[in-house]
Amino acid sequence: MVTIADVAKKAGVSKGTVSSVFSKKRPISVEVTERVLNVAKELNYVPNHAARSLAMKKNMIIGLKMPTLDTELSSFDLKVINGVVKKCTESGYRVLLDRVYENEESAIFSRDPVDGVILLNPKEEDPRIVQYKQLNLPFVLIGRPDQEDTYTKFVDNNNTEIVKEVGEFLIENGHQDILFLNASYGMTVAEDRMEGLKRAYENFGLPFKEENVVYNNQEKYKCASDYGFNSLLDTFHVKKYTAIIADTDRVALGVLRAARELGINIPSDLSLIALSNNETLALETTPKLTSIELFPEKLGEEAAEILINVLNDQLAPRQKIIPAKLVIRDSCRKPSLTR
Amino acid sequence: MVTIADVAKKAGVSKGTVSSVFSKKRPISVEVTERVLNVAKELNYVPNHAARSLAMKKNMIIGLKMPTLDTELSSFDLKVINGVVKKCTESGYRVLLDRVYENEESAIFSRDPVDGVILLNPKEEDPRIVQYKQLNLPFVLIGRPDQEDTYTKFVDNNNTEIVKEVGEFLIENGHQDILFLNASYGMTVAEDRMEGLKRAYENFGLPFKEENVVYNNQEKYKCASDYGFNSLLDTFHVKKYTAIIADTDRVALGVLRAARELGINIPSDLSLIALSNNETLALETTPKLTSIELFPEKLGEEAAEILINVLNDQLAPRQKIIPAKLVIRDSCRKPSLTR
DNA sequence: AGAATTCATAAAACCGGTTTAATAATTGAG
DNA sequence: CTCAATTATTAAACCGGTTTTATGAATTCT
Repeated sequence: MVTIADVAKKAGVSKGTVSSVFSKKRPISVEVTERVLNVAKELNYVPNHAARSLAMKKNMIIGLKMPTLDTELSSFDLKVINGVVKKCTESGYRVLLDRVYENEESAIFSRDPVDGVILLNPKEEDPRIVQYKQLNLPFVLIGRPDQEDTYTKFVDNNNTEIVKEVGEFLIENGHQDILFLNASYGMTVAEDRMEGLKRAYENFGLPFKEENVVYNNQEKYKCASDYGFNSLLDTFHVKKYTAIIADTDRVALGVLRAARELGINIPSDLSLIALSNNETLALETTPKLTSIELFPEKLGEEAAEILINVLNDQLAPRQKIIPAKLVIRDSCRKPSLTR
Repeated sequence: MVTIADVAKKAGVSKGTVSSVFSKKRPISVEVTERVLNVAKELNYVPNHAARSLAMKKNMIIGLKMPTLDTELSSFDLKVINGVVKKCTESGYRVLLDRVYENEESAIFSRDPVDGVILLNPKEEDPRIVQYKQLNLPFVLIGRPDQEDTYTKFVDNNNTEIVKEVGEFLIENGHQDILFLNASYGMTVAEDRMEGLKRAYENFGLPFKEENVVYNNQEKYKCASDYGFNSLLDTFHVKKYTAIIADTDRVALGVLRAARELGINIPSDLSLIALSNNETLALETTPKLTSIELFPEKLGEEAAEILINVLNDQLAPRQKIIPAKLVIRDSCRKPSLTR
């Protein structure tokens, strides 16, 4: 491996001079600069990252902590990654992807070679958050922190508001028996969304029934589609819902599949709305899915931007809410037909 | 920041001793070990990654070079990532995710803090390969290298064989006018697959028509589905194909959409096979897609395993071929109906 | 018992950069 | 023309670990 000392020697200057030529942090005469650059090129010199990190106390890497290895990454996660990588690349940062097993002893053999961290899928009282606070490592959440935590910076969708909007949309169109296929129990996002639906009912002075909210069980259903499929199959003979809100498009696909099997027509017999994490999929189904567009890429970008600002001692907001968007397509009974 | 010197001082021992306590590379008495560990815990000491990397000349990080930032990551890519991360985590390595702009000056400001690299989506005469060879950095390809390159290690699907199998399957079922919606022109995978279809025709003594192979144009079609959709729409009035091989499930979804619009029945009027990159999707369509399962996660795992073996000076095969699998579902005319 | 060996630990050198303090060369002001 | 101020460069210190070499104490061998 060719080092800065090799370059310095061959160019007849000191290490410090070579360093300055590359970093441009102090003026070096044109002739010396040129000589050094030529030698460096000739020797195929590339600075050693570890040495530089050590000296500068900066890694120029940010960590992206994904959900556990047990569950598969969703296309929502994928787009978040996309956004993070994009923003980081622009700012000269690299991304270290990490996935942790759920019940892993958070055995830290060495501090991650990162300057800051972006955390996905926070749980209530997430132990990782405690850890990073203790380590004094800057971090940003995607999702929201615990209610009483007023310190942690985060980026999130307006989950409560958007589900409230969905609920009101359905209620306005004559639905009252709405089945909500929610995310897994205990996730902050599931709580927030449930709260949104509740508010929609309250806003119309209607009673909200908690038993109409179901939570995903990742152990029971190996893929999201089955969650939708089985949920409709199981409840169909017990109670007739007129509308279903599905946690993801995949779940909605499962509902569609079950509906076909049961001879239920969507949208005339049953309305369906997906909290989309994969917008393009909603266009491929028959009928096309009315859905909520979530902008996961934007989530990733904003989280990265906040973190990078923090790392550079620049001002950054404590939170950023990305508004979701209700896109009406063909899987809900049209208002015009109901009046 | 707490350093190893702080721990050493407080515990009344030397830096080297503390180092040995953690690395266990030389024997330390029980009492000293205990004292050091207690102090370390008390001070909240975590070793500095950069310093360790510098001293050991090992980063314990491998780089994953993704396709350009311009195009979106596919779920195929996602699963590859999954596989790589999984295997690396098991072996104590971390993954640095990198995406490069297509026409970027490969400006290397500093050597990546990685011990080796996994390269995705190689092109013919890929400049990145030249670069890594020159840098003398171990790397493994996912996809195949140029034909004359007998040095580069790689992991790949049996693209030629599997498309040959698909072609023969269709021909046996009475199809001769087969439209192949291939990947982008210039990718090794597109070449290999085309070759496979050609061999299928040759094997049956039938003439193979190159004009029946179409290549994706990422600039023209913003999403893969449109590639399938427009291709069927455009060719339908010109030439009647009896079967279509689609590059991905998304492309197949587009074909299905176009077929519905044109009133073409699948499979009775037109057979459809997808080279799947997202197996679960094939089950959600009506009819369920006959498809090729590709095991991208396995691809990632194997690539990581080879690379890690190389990094540890262990034997590793130069290539590993992951056989794909033809899964027959409902989107092809059944043999029984054709005879 | 005295020399040889083993063992636990300390001290110092090293990894490859950056940065600070010191020095030599150049310019400017009086 | 001299002395101070500025500029370009070097030498040395430093970042926080690991590893090699040295050292003193304990153990084993004749």
